[in-house]
Amino acid sequence: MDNNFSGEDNDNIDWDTEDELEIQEIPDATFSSCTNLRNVGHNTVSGHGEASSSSVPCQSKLIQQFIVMGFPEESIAKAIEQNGENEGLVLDALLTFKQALEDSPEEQPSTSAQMEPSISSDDSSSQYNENFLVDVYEDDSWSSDSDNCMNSAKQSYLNDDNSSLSENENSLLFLANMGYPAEEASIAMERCGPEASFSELIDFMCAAQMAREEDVYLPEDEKPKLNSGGYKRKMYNELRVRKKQKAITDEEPIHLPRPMIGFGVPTESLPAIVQRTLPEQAIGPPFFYYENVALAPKGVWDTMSRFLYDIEPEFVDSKYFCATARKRGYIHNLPIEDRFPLLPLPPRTIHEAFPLTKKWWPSWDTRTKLNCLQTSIGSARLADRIRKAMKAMENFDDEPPLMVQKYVLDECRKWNLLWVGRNKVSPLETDEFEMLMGFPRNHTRGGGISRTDRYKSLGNAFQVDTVAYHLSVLKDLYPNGINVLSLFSGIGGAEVALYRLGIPLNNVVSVEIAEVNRNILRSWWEQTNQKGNLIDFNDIQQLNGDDLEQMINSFGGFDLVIGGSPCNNLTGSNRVTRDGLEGKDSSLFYDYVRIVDLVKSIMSNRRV
DNA sequence: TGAAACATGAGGTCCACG
DNA sequence: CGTGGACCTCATGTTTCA
Repeated sequence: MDNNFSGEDNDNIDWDTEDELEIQEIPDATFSSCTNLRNVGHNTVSGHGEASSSSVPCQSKLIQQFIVMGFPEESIAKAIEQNGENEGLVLDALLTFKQALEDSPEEQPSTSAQMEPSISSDDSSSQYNENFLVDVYEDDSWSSDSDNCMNSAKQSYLNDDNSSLSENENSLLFLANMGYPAEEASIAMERCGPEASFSELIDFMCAAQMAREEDVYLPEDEKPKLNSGGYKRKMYNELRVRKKQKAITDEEPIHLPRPMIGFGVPTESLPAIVQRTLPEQAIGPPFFYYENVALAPKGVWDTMSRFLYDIEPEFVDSKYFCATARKRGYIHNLPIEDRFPLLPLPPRTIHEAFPLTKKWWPSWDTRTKLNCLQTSIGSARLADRIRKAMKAMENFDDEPPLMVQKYVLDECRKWNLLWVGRNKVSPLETDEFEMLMGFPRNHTRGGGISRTDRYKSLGNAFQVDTVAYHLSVLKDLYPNGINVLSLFSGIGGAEVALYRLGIPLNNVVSVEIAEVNRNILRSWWEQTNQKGNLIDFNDIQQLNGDDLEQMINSFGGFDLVIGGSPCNNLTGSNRVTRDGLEGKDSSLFYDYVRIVDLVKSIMSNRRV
């Protein structure tokens, strides 16, 4: 063990000496942009006299700053060599070097261990009724095959040049590809007219088909049929993309509003839009409510709006509802008059939410709200680096140097760290996530879910107070309760919001791919003694018109279709597969559209 | 082997400034 | 009106650990 460390030390020493020489030989041009550094340097070491000397070269000044802070000169040289003149990076590197040295077996950092114990390892207290574990969930390992199939289908379609075909021929071709007899398709086109939309044609054929063979439902078989269903669906989607894109080319792109309050929030006395006119196609039933990240790549919200009946998205930052920011866009056809917030109002600042942190909060950390809660948290090692940086700066009169302040504050913002002790920051605990997101305490706890998965599920959830505010208009409309189709349910943000609003949940059909999340929702459903029925599906891609029709027939239709599709190919946090709406997961948006379309058409056919 | 911990950066928006 | 910097983000892939 010790040999390894000593080996590394030797390496360090060698590099340091070389680096030192190199640094001294670096021409001034390398550090030509000195003005910024000079300003910072002046502020930083003003109490020590040296900074006023304008003859000191830039890099030396930078080194001097760090020497004043107590870092060894060799390490400073190495850090500058590796990171250039960026002070933040240099400081981070220095702290990392220091930590690497101190992590040797002799000295175990004692404080870093304090983060764990607050989570009790005793999860056995919860006694869950396992009756709900009906074996309806199947192994979904085949789904990647399905994806591949759809992707290649899409690719081949995109590669094909269908521009020579007329609109009618195109429609006919793809209706045929979707499995409709050419004869029926052509009749539908004749009857509905040349301007008929694709969904209208399908509606017509569905109605005709239902009229003919009311009692015949195709048996639900396994993989092959599902795969071909995905194939057809994708074709359908692609065609719609083309049709819709053609129609709208010169419209204004969607901009994010400032302040991000949508059509109004309860807590700000800011001008709110109190009325809006929905496009006729958009008007329910059913009501629908769609959510995703506001800061998606360019054009994504334009596309989503086009697919959801050209409704203008409502962009809202949850910082107007609670102590954490969450910038999201919502496309919905709900009324926007007479909304009301959930009571009690949640804490709206960090200090209100975490009173104990006030004592340790430095005056120069000016945060009053947390940033967006993500699916993972800052590391213990980072918290340790910050503690050491702060401790090292204690000899400064009142506040650490601006450079250190900036480093610490940047990391605190990035990882949503709280001050929980002297010089001590900590990431949020899981129950704090729950509280900030508006869920009951222990909502995600127990039942076999890991801590990592709890953070992930909570990071992907609705902010309940925000969504509840938008849904509050349903309370007067459905005094006897509602039927909800909840897509991408996650841990049940929509259900919790409706429940907390006091809207009875008669029938909830929940579609959620992750078993841990389905279990969480099922547990909540049982623990809150819901009177209604909770039916769950695991894969939205398997949910077809027959399923929906059966459910609609059995309880009379859905009042609300609600859900937020995966954002992981849209969010800026993703540096690997930020592929936009065509990304592997985020393309499930089109399934949301498909389901809304289907519910809409099935329900309108029933009314006729 | 699975869970936990860790390291990793681009893309967009906003705003001050020249 | 362009530019540069500050700021923010429902994450992913790899390594470490138990």
